[in-house]
Amino acid sequence: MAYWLFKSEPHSFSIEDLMRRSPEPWDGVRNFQARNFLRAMKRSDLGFFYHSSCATPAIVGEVEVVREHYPDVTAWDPENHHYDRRASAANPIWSVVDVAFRARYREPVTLAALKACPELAGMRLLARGNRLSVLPVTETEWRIIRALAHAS
DNA sequence: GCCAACGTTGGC
DNA sequence: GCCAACGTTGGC
Repeated sequence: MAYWLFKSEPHSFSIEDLMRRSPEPWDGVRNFQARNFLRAMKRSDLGFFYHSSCATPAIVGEVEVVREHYPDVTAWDPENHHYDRRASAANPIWSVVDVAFRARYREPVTLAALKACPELAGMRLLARGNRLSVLPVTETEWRIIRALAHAS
């Protein structure tokens, strides 16, 4: 069992969107490192859902990986914002997993709260210059953050 | 809107 | 293979 963090800008795809329609493919990832994390995910792995580029960046809930990686067809669609002309059925390049909604925190665990927690100092999300939209989370981090979420 | 950090591209 | 230019991300 592994743990992950999925980043999304809520104005484009929020946890409320996932609540309305779940499971959904986590598509549009166009960074090789993030893609490799998608490919490493196993069915029943759990993840945090993080809202970025918004008024209060925060972990807002939890998701579960319900289908392991398969080709991201949005990369082949010229109409799609994430179109990649190098990608095709023969050479998919990019991958998705399906994620299902699992929980929405009554009180999100804000980025400020994460930074304020000394035990989370080593978290990849908090690393300088981090921009990956899919990140691994350690089991310890998972437990600490869950405790923060349930304490509020 | 600003700016730092990073990945990618393309000329050489 | 180097590296400058550029585009993107994301917090503030």
